[in-house]
Amino acid sequence: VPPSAPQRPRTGRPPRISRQEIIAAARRIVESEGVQHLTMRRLAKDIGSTPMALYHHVRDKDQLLVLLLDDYAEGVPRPDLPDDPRERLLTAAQAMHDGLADFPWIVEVLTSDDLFAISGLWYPEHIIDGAIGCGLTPEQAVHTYRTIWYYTAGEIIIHGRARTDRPTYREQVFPDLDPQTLPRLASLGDRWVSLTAEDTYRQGLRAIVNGLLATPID
Amino acid sequence: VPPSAPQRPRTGRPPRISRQEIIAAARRIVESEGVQHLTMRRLAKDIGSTPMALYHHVRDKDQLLVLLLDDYAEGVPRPDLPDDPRERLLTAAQAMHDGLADFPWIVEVLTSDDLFAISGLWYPEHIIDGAIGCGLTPEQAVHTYRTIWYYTAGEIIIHGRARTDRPTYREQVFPDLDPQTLPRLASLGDRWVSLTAEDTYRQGLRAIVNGLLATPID
DNA sequence: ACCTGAACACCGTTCAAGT
DNA sequence: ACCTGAACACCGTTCAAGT
Repeated sequence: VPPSAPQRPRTGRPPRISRQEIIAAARRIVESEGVQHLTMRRLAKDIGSTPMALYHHVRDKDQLLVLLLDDYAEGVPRPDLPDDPRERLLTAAQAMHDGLADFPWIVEVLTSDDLFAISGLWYPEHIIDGAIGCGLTPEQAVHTYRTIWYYTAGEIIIHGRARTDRPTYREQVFPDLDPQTLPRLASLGDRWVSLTAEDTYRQGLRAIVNGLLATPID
Repeated sequence: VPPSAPQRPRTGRPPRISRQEIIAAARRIVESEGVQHLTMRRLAKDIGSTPMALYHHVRDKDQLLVLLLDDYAEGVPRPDLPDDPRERLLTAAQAMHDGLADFPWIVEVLTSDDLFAISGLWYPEHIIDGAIGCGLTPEQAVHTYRTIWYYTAGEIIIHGRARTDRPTYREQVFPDLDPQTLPRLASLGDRWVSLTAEDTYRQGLRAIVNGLLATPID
């Protein structure tokens, strides 16, 4: 909708809350307390309104999440991409990862349903373009992108959600595994926890892309 | 707890429901209607009891999910693994994937918190063992396993949740993307949907493992 | 020891009514 | 056109009481 669209005369009560205000409040909740605290009722309370008033500005909670996604996607940095297609692919994938890693809840929303933001398509576009530049067919490039996306989404969901506050079940279990049935894991013992806490996304990405370009998926 | 543990004399009311019965009912709900329908109240109704009776047999809903996870992990097939370490790695990873792919809700639970089943550690054990057999250090092998796990979890969460029933937002959006800003995606058009519906796990796994063994993660 | 019922503090959403 | 209030059909969990 262009901002200069002809203002056809509105009748009735003037709006007290706006879609923009709703999204801004939703962002505040999600960033300070996590997506699980974002509820229609809580949101209404925060903007001094009622749950049902929200339904005049958004269809339902799912649409609110899509709008929130779009709001984020516009703010994610899009780095200058190098000319070399392989480096272009890697740079775009890393940027996609970094842009999402700060907000793990986005990936939850992204995977939890058929929700995605059109402005986020910049990343697959350039990853696929880079792969084609490396000699892959468009079909192979799509499969390559998907493999990278699975890896990226999995990394963010699993690694991004690792707790740092309280002791984990893993930390209790790993030091005393049975060396008979699980010799490799048992010998790693408590090193498991620190090893798996390391950020290996970048290295993993390079290794994966090496493999995908050497033996493309048909 | 060994089944022949000395039966210390119990006093009071005999139990009407058992943990086993609870888990069996939970399985039935999850398999027929999905994990989102598994609630304490619904579960109680299914076994002809009350929500609060459940809390005498499990600590809370999270523990119920862990118990359910363990129940599944015991039933997942563990194939005979080949001698060749690389093939062993691939076979174990594929089995891990296939065992989980039938039950995408498991991955949700697995990633949603610090929940995992000890009996599921058979898979990482053999993936790491295969990687070490290919010449990687234990540390490199752990990172390789984690990369494979990210890929696998991402694939199951995203691909396993793809709807087949109703038309998706993607299907509406992709046919009319702007060729100026997104030339690669626009030229793919409606082929995107069918391409991304393909099951490429096996091929992706082989390509990834090729890359990870050629350039290990330190 | 085990189970029940009522209660608390929540959800998303519909519907009818008010301004 | 926009907002409100009451209601519906749910959640997980605590607490006090019953058998």
